[in-house]
Amino acid sequence: MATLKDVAKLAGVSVSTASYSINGSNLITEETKSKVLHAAKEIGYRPNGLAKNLKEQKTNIIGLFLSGFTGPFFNDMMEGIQDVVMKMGYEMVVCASVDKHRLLVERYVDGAIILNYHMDDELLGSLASEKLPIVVLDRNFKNPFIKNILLPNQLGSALSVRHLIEKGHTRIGYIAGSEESYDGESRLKGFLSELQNHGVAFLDTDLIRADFTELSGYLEMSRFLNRQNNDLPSAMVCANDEMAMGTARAIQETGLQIPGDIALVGFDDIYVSKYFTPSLSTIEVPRKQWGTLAATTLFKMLDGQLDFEPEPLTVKLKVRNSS
Amino acid sequence: MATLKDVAKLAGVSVSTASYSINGSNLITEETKSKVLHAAKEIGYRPNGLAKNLKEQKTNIIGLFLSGFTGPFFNDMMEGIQDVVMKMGYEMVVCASVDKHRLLVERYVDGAIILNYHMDDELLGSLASEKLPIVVLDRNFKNPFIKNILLPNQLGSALSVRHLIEKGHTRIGYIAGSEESYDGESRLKGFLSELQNHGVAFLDTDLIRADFTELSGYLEMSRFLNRQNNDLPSAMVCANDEMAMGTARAIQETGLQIPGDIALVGFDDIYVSKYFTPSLSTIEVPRKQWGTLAATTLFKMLDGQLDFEPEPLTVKLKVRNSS
DNA sequence: AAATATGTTGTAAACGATTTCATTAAAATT
DNA sequence: AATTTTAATGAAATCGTTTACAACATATTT
Repeated sequence: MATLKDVAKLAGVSVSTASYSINGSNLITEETKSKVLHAAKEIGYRPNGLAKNLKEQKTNIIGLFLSGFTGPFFNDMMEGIQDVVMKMGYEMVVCASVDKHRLLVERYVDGAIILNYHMDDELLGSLASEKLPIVVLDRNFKNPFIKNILLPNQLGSALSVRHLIEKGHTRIGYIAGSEESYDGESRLKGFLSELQNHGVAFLDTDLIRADFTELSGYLEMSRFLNRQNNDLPSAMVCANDEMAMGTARAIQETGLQIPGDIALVGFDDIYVSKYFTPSLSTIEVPRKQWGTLAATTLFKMLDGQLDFEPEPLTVKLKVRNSS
Repeated sequence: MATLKDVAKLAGVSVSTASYSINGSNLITEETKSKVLHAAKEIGYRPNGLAKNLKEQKTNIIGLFLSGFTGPFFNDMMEGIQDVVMKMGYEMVVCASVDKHRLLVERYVDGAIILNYHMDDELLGSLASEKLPIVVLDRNFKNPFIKNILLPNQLGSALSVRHLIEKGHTRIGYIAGSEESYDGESRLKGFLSELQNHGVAFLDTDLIRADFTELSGYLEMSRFLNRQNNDLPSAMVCANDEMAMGTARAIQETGLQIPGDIALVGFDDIYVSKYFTPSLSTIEVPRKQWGTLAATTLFKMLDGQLDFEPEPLTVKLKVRNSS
């Protein structure tokens, strides 16, 4: 592969002159410059980013670290981040890393956005620095060089509860995700405390644990329906739309009607929710804006601004036919 | 940031000894090794990937280059690629690059998988080499260092046509995507030629051009319905599911029934299709397998095997309620 | 005891760029 | 014509690693 040295040799100049020419410095005569540029083109010179960034101690790359790519959730967020990153003249790379997190640890990136439960607080705490600011989207973790951008999960759940109570429901069940999820647990918390605010009792037996997948929602709801016989809540709130869809399937299989017999509210407003039958009432989250906010926050930190609070995100209740 | 030099100094050894120790060479005594390892831990040493890869002339990173992140299509494919890449001990980065394609051009990656119409054949041709093999998913482009993994689009369309003809349809319309899409055009081609195989005539006026989005499908179909008055095909094949959903919306708005008045078949079998009302007949494409095949192909090439044909992918007709 | 083999560590040259500083040539000033 | 100023280029250090090779110490063989 052709290097700058080769270009210089072909153009009959020194390496430094070649470098200056290619980077458009105005120290160099137009004549020399064009000599170099032509030589570069002739041998198909492409700069080596590794060498360049090693020297510059900067990669102009931002990393988005996810735990995986599946889930109907990420794409809008990625777009949001990408928009900002591109506007700032950086590159964005998306990685699904489970153990080594090499690109982050070995300093391939100038900054990182994290939505990855495989990366524990300790790791992030030890990596974050003035030179490597981090934005986390999946936990509450304070550190001078780490900022959180979190969804107002509790508010979201509260909106669902209020809506159902207004509709006259007095016994509301809940399908929770796995306990490790920060978002999941705050959604549950918001649900419970809003019930309390309204003086509505919650039966511990009406709390169903699943793991955020459609299938788990279906299976756990089926078991629940069996177990409870006909002693059922008149509404269920689900920690996400996928489980709501599974839940709906289980309910419909027993011959019960949605929302007639059991009303359903999900969370996330994923793309399918409005096409589902019945269309799903849910909490809309601003996915793309989540991404842009994360990215702008990161760039502020890269700019040396470390002492500020990112503006909060908002969620909205979408009432459809399932409630 | 602590470097190997710092570690060496603290451990009282030379840089090379430190390097060997950290990389677990068996040239070094256990005693020295542990001295170095402790020193490294003490000052929080993390290797610099740039320096390492510069020296090694190899990054162990594979790049997936997309034109963007939206579309319900990519996630499964990314998972497929990621699985393979991880198993091979590499990292995968996903980039949505529109102009500079820096990570590819400046040799951050050892290999690339491309699904990005922003990257033209000339660019890819000039980049691909023994040291940088490329797999393209969105075009037919032959080059010693570039392999294509393409969906059997024509076969897919043919399956739809056969299905509709079996159902007794004799006039079938088509909603095409934009003409720049390789997949799109081969789907159209497959559709037309299968009609011909069965001796079924196609009216040029029954060809609708949209741009793959739900909205474009809706708008163009609405115009079509207006224009044609009641002179309509009894079935439509759509180049993808999203347009099929838009088309369905347009049809239903005029009071016509699906599939009673107009039957509909899509392409892709995206996640929503089975939840849509009516559930959408479509062509299922093996998205995840597409990814794994692309990645295994790439790794074969990285292994120096350049003279082989990747096994073909298969598609399946999924008959649901729209036809 | 001398010669050789073995094991362990250090020296220094890469990798491919950027950039400081020195050098030279040409132009401007005296 | 001698000096100073300015402009253009080159030499060499640097970024943080890896690794071929040299160097040395110790253990083994004669």
